[in-house]
Amino acid sequence: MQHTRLRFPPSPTGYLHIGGARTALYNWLFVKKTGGRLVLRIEDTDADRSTEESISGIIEGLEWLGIDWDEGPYFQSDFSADHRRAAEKLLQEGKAYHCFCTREELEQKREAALAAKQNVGYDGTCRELGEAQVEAKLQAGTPAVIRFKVPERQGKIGYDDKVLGRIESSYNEIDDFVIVRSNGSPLYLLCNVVDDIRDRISHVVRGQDHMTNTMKQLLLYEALEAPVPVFAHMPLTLDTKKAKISKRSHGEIVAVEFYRDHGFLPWAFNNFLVLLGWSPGDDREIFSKEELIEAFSLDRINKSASIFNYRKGDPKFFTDPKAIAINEHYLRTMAVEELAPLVKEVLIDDGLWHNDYDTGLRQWFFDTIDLIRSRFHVLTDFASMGRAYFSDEFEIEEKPLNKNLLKHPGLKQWLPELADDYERLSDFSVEETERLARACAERVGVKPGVVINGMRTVVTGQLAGPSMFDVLVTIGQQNVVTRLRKTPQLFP
RNA sequence: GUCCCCAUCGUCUAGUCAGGUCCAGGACACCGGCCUUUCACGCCGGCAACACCGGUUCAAAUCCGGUUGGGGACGCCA
Repeated sequence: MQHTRLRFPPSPTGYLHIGGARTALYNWLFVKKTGGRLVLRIEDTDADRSTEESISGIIEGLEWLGIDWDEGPYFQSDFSADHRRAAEKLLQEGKAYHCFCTREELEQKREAALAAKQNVGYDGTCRELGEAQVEAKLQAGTPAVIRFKVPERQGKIGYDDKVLGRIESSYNEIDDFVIVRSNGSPLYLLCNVVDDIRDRISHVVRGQDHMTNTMKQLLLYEALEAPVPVFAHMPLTLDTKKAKISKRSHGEIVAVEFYRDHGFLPWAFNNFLVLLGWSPGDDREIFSKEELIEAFSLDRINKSASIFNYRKGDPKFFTDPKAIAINEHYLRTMAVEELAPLVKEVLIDDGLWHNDYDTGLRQWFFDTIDLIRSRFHVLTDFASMGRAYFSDEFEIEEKPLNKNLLKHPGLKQWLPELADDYERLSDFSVEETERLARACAERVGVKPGVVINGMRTVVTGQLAGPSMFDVLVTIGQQNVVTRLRKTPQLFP
């Protein structure tokens, strides 16, 4: 096979959402798999809607995901001369024509057709205009768009889709479509093809919502006498109500940056995304980058749409449970050395970072991460639920406060007493701290759990956590003593 | 209204092309148990699906037809 060349062509009219990210990922995987090249092309021909902010957001999103490209970013607007030249060529060769129908006329016809339950679509009014008529209107300065003239042929046009198989459509089902606006600027259908030809794109991997565009673009490739790339149409991602996910109706929950800001691991998110419409054919679900590239193939992409299982207002899952599960899996199984830099960023953001964690306390930092990570879902949990490990200023949660502390008024005395015992300890170890805690419980006549969980509340502010004595040793003798002595302050 | 695509547990899916090994496998979620000072992790177990109707066949989740359902497109957006 010749070198594969693929492209990711976002339109910069909003943030990078999960549908776009998944498209980018599939393109990227296929490129890596085949040793090809990925082109990033910003399709900014809609000047009214394109923004700088969106461009940088999309690029940041791709960078966060680790989806890199080999060429670009190219900007479609830089190639408008190419697009115009192509349109001119089609006009010259009689493969396109000027259309003088106004927006208003078209809109009226469209609505009338819809109302009468008739077929909507361009009726070809200007298709057969005589040369003289056209010339006259043009001379008079009548605004005109350029429409592609769909060949009058019997039969069907089609292509072999890599995921869907043979796809065909009758020529007469395809309307003459606009390729250049009346203000002279070329439109998507044309630009996209001209750019793909120039960029020598070999495979077009995009959503199934482009299937009708593909039929039209096939005609453009033919008219422009260029080889047709391989097409692969990916299934769409729908919401739980089976509507196409979009920025407009779903907001930040479908934005890639939301997942970055909520403590997702970039690769875990890719791993989740790839499974939305693709599987390796066996039971594997967790892949390293290398494994996924090796396993990926276009023909194992699903045909049917998948649902992004986000349930608004769900108290337990703030996004698709599977996405969280995959993130958790990585969070607790990846090498601590790889996780630590990501935790560091989160701690820095929350003002909890100490430079010692990179030097003298490096091993302590690693051990602490390892100790607490099995209960966490996302990176930001290290700064919230894990706050007491990195700072003396943390909140005592209400539930453990009531259940594990206030319910046992004796703890007001017992815990400071235990603090005294701990302070005298020359060997502040798991074994010794446990021995003294149990002795304390026995002395005052309560179950060890009362003392232990009371201590957990005071020392970590949390209802649950790792083995308490591991926690004590991790947090350190002096801090533990200080925190235990503050116990009375927590009682009303 | 027209055209196109799709259809297996609640969700992501394996199995469909080459029909039998599938009274349908895995994962997430959920439920139960073990572990335990708590909560997790981990481990064990459970619940749960071939949309429907016909046809072909000794045999259909798998092939064919239809029905229903869902999605997409039909823009001087991309």
